Amino acid sequence: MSARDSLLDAYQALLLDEGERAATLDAVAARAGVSKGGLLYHFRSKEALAAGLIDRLDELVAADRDQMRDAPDGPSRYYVRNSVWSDSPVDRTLVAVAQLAQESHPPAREAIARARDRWLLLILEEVGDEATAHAILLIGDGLYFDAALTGGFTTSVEDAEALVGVVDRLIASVAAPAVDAPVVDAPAVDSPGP
Amino acid sequence: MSARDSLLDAYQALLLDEGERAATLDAVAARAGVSKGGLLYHFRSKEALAAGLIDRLDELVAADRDQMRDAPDGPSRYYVRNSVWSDSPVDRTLVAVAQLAQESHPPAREAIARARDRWLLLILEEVGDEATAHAILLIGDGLYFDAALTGGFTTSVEDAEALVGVVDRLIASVAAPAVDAPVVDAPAVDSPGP
DNA sequence: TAAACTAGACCGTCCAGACGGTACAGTTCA
DNA sequence: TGAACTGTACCGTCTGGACGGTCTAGTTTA
Repeated sequence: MSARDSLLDAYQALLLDEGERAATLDAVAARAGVSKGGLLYHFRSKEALAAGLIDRLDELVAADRDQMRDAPDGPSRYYVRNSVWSDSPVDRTLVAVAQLAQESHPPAREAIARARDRWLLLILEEVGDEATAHAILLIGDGLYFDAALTGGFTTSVEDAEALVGVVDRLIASVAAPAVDAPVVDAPAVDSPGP
Repeated sequence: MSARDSLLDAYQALLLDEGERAATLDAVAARAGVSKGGLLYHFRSKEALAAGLIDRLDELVAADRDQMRDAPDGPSRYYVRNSVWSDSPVDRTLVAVAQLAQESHPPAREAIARARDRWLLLILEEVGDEATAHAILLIGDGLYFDAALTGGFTTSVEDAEALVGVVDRLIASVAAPAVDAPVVDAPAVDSPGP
């Protein structure tokens, strides 16, 4: 792996494990097994390091968005299932950038906002109702919040599937709002990808 | 107001407005209109300042829990409505402590976990279904996440009411689930001890 | 051999916390 | 009653350490 990538990984890991304050240049360099001078060769400043991480997030989110769009059981279910902490590259980078955003870092905040906008759009396309789409987006946000606070793994895979079930009911109730309204068939749910 | 309280207010405000890093002892003292020595008279260390804020959170959450329990339209609706940013004392303290929790601050993390446990219990009592209760809790988490990242006011009061509507549908669909699954009685959940 | 990369000493700044004061409102007691 | 004393509340300065960033001297690779 390139030194640049290991530096980004190290920065990310420090943000996740110990927070923004602990992610000093010295600590990042040490964790990446590089000298401080080496770090500063690749990233001229701490700000450049942050920008590098944000670029990585944009790339990962763009790729994920394509997957989400083409998900067999629809974007919403894909989104909720993938918002639980699974230590995937997107997860790690997203939560790391969220840590940055907490410290009033405008570019980080904008990157998170961009990602959320993309997700919301796809969810809204699927469910057709704004409030419902918002609620689903918030469930995902909540899962990320959890991961950011606790370091992840608060919500198990089974919990995730139960949540997907709740989303099913939520989507069904858009079409059939009243309690005693005719029940619409729940959409066929294929088993998700690997 | 006591100097102690203004110091806690100042600390909180700095955490909210500029993040943990900006909340230095000097900055807190200056914002409270007190000298650094004065601050350290009331709080012997930065850690003691954090502990003071966490105590405040515990008190505010305990009071809010009582209100939530007695809410006319039920705990869940109360919870979602009050999770949108309204700049209330609980909101401010909760999000401030969440900022602290991001920096791997165990007592802050525990305080947030305590609050969430209390809320989840009340919601579960009302809706009777674990996954549904979890989803409602996460919607609230998502709203706080939003507030923590953006500084609040992303979600309007009308949005909040729309979300309450979604929660209505969610709760209704527990009693009358989609498809033809057998309806299981919601487990009777006794109110817990103090 | 030139460019890409690494190393680590060094500098100025900022921060948490320690410390030695000041002011003043009681309380004690001669 | 008034001088001595005590406790609370606050102030301003100082220091040691950590941090971001610079600089220069070296090493590897193409």
